[in-house]
Amino acid sequence: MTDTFVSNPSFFKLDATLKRIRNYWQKTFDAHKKDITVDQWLLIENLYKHKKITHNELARVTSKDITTVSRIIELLVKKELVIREGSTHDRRKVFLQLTTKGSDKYKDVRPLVLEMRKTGWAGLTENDYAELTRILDVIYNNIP
Amino acid sequence: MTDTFVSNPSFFKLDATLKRIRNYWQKTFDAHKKDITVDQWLLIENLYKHKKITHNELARVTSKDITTVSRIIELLVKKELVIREGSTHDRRKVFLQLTTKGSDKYKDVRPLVLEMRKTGWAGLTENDYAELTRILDVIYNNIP
DNA sequence: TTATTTTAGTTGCTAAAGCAACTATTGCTA
DNA sequence: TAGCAATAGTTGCTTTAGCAACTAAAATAA
Repeated sequence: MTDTFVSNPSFFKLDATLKRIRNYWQKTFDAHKKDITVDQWLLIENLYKHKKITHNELARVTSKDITTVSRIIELLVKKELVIREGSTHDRRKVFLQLTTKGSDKYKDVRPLVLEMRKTGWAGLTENDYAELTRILDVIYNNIP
Repeated sequence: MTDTFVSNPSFFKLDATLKRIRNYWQKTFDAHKKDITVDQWLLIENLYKHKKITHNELARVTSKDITTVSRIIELLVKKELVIREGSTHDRRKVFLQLTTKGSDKYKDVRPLVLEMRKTGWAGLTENDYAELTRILDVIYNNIP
């Protein structure tokens, strides 16, 4: 691998792309008055998928810090989209679940998300997707 | 493009990879007591490259919000790594430059950064790099 | 020239990231 | 069983992201 290669700012490009996507998603949510942030959406999506899950597990599946999850959940509870329910077997644990309002929010926002994903991937093939996935996985696993 | 494809959480993978890289960089900076954050490094790198540049231009080349740049620069000025110098021709503009201490910081940290880039790219080829760049560029330009 | 618009930058606000320190449990071990 | 370690979660703190509102200066239009 050449020096030029190593000095290329790939990290920067990842960051720029992600910020652009994030910005687009947020602006779309706002334009449609979904009253939700991108990361709040990510948690809702995973709560819908996993039904009942603890802060810790939610942090793991979303690649978020548990403190961050704790605070986002706090906001979602205030919005009445999520309920916390203490475990009886292990009183340290708190199970999280979408409320009916939370499930409705998921179903309401999901079509927008699918549209935006389609937009982002326009002009790319399934092979491109596989390549991106492969490369990112290698990088991810290279990090100690 | 299939539905399965569109519903794949590519955004999430980008985010997870970037967070992992960022985390690794920060921990490495901390372990070597560089007293700097990843984004502060990014600004220093660009100030070294561009010599003399305004907040606005720096925001553009780093894909950062100008308010974010303004605040990071504030921290760098406090650390005496950067000086602000008002333009005489256009008194709205403020030129930014690394101090000697700032240049020294750049030279001090740069080898670490090169090492980390090498680590991240281990096992990948120049073609992989080109592919990643191509795909990210397409996505970037797909976003309205 | 005066009035309006555009540009450069800062400040206030909310949200998210992540470390450190803390409480409260539970599990382990001597 | 008592003591200690590990686990789950929250709170405090600093940093970054980005929108809105603001000041100040420059550019453009009337």
